[in-house]
Formats: sequence, C-alpha cells, structure tokens
Amino acid sequence: MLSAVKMEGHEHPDWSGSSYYGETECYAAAGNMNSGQPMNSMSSYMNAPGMAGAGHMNAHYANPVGVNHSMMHAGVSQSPGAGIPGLGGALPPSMSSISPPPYGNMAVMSPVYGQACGIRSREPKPYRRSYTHAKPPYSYISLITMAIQQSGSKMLTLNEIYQWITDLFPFYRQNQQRWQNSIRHSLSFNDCFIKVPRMPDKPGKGSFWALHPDSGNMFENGCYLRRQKRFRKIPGTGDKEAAGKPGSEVASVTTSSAGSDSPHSSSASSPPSADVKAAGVDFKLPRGELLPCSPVRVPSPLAHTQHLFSHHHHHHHPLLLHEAATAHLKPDPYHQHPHYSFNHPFSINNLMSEPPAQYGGYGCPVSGALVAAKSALDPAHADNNYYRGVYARPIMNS
DNA sequence: CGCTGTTTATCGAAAG
DNA sequence: CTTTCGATAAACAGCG
Repeated sequence: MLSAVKMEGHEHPDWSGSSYYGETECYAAAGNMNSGQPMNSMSSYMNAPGMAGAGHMNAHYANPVGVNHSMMHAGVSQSPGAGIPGLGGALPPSMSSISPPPYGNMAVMSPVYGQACGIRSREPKPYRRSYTHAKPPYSYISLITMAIQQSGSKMLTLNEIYQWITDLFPFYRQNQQRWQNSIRHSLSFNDCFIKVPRMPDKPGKGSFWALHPDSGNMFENGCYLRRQKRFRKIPGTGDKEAAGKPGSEVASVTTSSAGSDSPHSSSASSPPSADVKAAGVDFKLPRGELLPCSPVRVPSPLAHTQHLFSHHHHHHHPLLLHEAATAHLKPDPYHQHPHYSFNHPFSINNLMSEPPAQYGGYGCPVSGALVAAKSALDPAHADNNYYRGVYARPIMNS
C-alpha cells in the first residue's frame, strides 16, 4: 500500500549531506543521546561533591542534564544522592571522565559530538557547518514542553511553538516543513499535550496547547531525548477504548511514578476511551503505564512536584483537570504560587532561575534559550540578540 | 487554499 | 531479541 511512503524518509541530504539525522544530530550525540545520561551522572557527581557550580553548568546545551538538575533543585534540592536515582542510568566511565570544568561541556559538545555520531560518517565534509545548526539534543516533545513551560500562560498555539523553536534553535530554521509536521504530530499524538480551545478574545487560528497536568516529570530521568514512557493509548484498532493494559504489571510503579499519567484512577468517571473533554479542554487520558523502566526510581526529586498537579489521586475528574488546566492558563506569567508555578522538570522557570551559564556557542541553549525566549516575549528585549550572540558567533574561529 | 489537527505507517535507536 | 519511543512522511478532515 504505502509503497511510496518510506521513500525519502531519511534520505535528505539537506545540508551537510548527512543522510539521516544521525549525523546531523550529532549534537549531543544522537548515537549517544545518552550522553545526556552520562552527563547526568556526571552532574550528580559534581553535585554530590558540593559542586554548587554544577547547578549552572547544567544549563548547557549538550546536557539536558542541566535541566534535569534544575529540576532537582525544584524538587528535592539536592541530596547528594538524590540526583543519582533520577538518572536511573548508568554512566559510562569514559563519559564521566569528560566531565571537566564548566567548559568541559563545551568540550564535550564541541566537535566531539560530531564525531561521536559521526561514526558512520561517510561524509568527508571538511568542516561541518557551524554547530549552530546542529540539531539540539532535545526531542520534539521536550522542545514543545519547554516552549509551553516558558510561556507565561503555560500554553501556546502551534504557531507560537514553532516560533519559539525557530527563534532559539537555528537548526530548525531549515526544513521547517519537516519538523513542523513532526511537532504537529507530537502534539496530537502524545497525550501529555492537551489542546485548549483558544479564547474567543484571542485572535488567530488553532487552539492552544498546554501540558497535561500530570505529565509532570516526563523527563525525570534527565534524558530529553527519550522518556521512559509516553502516555499512549493503545495502538489499538479502532477501539479507542483500549485499554486494557492494566499497566499494572508494568507499572510496578516505583514510588511516585506518576508522572506519566494517571495510572490508576481511571476508575469511574474516566471513560475508557481516550479523550475527556473538560470544559473545553481535551484531555487524552493515557492508559496508565507507569515507568516500567526505572528500576530504582526512588522518590524522584520531582515527586512532590508531581503531586502538585496530580492532586493526590482523585484528579482525573474532568473538572479537576479543568481546574488544573485553567490554573496554568491564568495569564499571570511569573507570579503564581511560588511552588505551584509549574515545577515541571523542565520548568523553564527553574531553568531560568539559573543565572549565568551562558557560555558561548552551544554552551547554554536552554537557559540561554529561555532567556532569549523571554526576551522575545518581553518587549523590553525586543531584540533577542542575546541568543543571537550566543548562536551567531562563529564558535569555531579556526 | 492554507493552516491546524489527527491518524497511520515505517524506520532507527534505545531500553529491557 | 522484543518493546517502546521518537522522527518523519503523508493522507486526510475541519475550519477560517
């Protein structure tokens, strides 16, 4: 049937002749997206030692860890070991060795990643385009989440999401059609995103997209390229009901688990089906699958964060959901409750709170990005040259 | 018509 | 090796 389908899927020598993103992605190392993890671990190490500095370095691009780290702050401040659990991962010694100073990150991200993934590089390209165009080490889901998070209202229209991404990551100024389609797909496909009908007073088309209140720590493992589990309805056939998967087995739930969705409470009101319309908000109730993976997943740092949203257990009620949702929808950007203000792992807020960490180049996409984003939003900074500076500069002066 | 959303399918890669 | 996740393509429905 779809004979045509697969065609060019990966054969787009868009730029740099990399056939498939493997190479382009090199950034954080597609191949070792885990790089995130190793680094995490690294950070955790640092953290342990009391490397306060770690807090900042995390803001680096190459390591989403930063984010993770921040989130830790949000959640559990920092117990020496706290971070570790969240990582749930392993850390290649080799990697850890990389973990030098703050700049170490750069080192890591520098040509390195290119190499890392460039393994199969069949491209003789003498020099790769500037890294400014490297694919950020974030999945679309992460990006969307970050975008939404950084918005004051905690919700954005599709177009705004596009904007945020393109503004921050030069990489996405190319092949827009391609990734935007992916973004759209992600929004619709992933239950962690909910569609909020746009307010009548707001012009423009399309609805607003927000995060499902329970999507809390989708990336608590610190890996922004891949979540442990995504909320997904069964691939089922037309039977949206799906359900079935008790998930329980999988869900052994480790502790909080949670993040993902509401695991159990499907009970009563929630129809087996997928979406629940809460006051106009579409909630796609996920089939509760909890983090199967995280073996250890101790009380995740965000644990409490989660319950912030998932009001204990009873949420799930459309209304409650609605409440939660609307809560974010409130226009009040920065001032919300100190805690309540979305402590997502991503919590850009957290990220933002991070002061500096803006080393040049790819050093700090995130925080830098956020700042940029912020400035973009903020009339005061109409000029987001900040980030421009960061990205625009020819990192490789050589 | 173009943008927004949804949905299906496929492939690669990571995780277990 | 099998699942699951993520990226990408693409067909298609709605809407302004």
